[in-house]
Amino acid sequence: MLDIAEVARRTGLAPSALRFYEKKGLLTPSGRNGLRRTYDPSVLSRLTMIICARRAGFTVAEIARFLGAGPADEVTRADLVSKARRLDEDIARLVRMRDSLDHAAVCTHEPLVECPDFKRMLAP
Amino acid sequence: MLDIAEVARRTGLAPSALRFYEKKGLLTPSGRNGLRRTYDPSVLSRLTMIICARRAGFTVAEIARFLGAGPADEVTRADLVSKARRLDEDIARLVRMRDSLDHAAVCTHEPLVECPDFKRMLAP
DNA sequence: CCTTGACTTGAAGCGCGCTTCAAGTCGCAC
DNA sequence: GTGCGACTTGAAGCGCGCTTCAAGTCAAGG
Repeated sequence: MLDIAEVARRTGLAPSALRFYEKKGLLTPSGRNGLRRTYDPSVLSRLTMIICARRAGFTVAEIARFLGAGPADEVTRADLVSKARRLDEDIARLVRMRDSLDHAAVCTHEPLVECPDFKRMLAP
Repeated sequence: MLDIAEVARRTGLAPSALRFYEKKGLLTPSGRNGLRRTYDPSVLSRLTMIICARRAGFTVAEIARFLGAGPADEVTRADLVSKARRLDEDIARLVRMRDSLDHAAVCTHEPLVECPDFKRMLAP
């Protein structure tokens, strides 16, 4: 069993963030030692997922919904798929943005912002 | 010349957002008609870039720095490149996340969250 | 037993990106 | 000329994702 400080250390999250996630339903300590939370080591991989999802732009509320998904929860499963399609769009946008920035590195255009190549890559 | 309502309509931004961006240095109205801002149509493509950058996760402050970049401003140009490399990481993360979600669509694992395939894709 | 310092709580605070509000100005159709 | 509705401003407010604070509890080492 891990205490909150240990979980914080191993995940890189602040203890306050762990309590915050718990309040939002992302996390449940497996028990208490007196008042103090104790965590099963499996919380670490759950937190790895949470951290990854957060960095991918999911809100805490979204993650809470997805983590609460039961096996036969087709609604949520459909949500995951539609999320995947939205990620396709996000990925495409990031790729265009990255290509624009890479172009910027070699572009000699006077105000860079006016470069047609640069601008063209930044359509909606 | 466009007025603020027209720019808002054409970009999908709220007039308040346009004033907000102006305050943050992303935007300058080309003039005033009395008190009222007037915009050159070129503001539209600038806003398209801004919107795209925002959606790509850039902060307003970052965009302000980049849009202020002069042609010989190598420091900022280097920043753009390092931003591009950070986008590579973001893209990789999003791709893994998307693949996980797509797997979720066909995965029959009992708590989906415990599926090894699902979890494996969500490493840092 | 007693200290001590890491934990506990709820509430308040913060930075970001805007939105909303109150109060005022004014271009323009009539 | 007059009215009105769309604009102007600065300040305050909001939702998100935490962090910080104040006050209190308590496990563990000496």
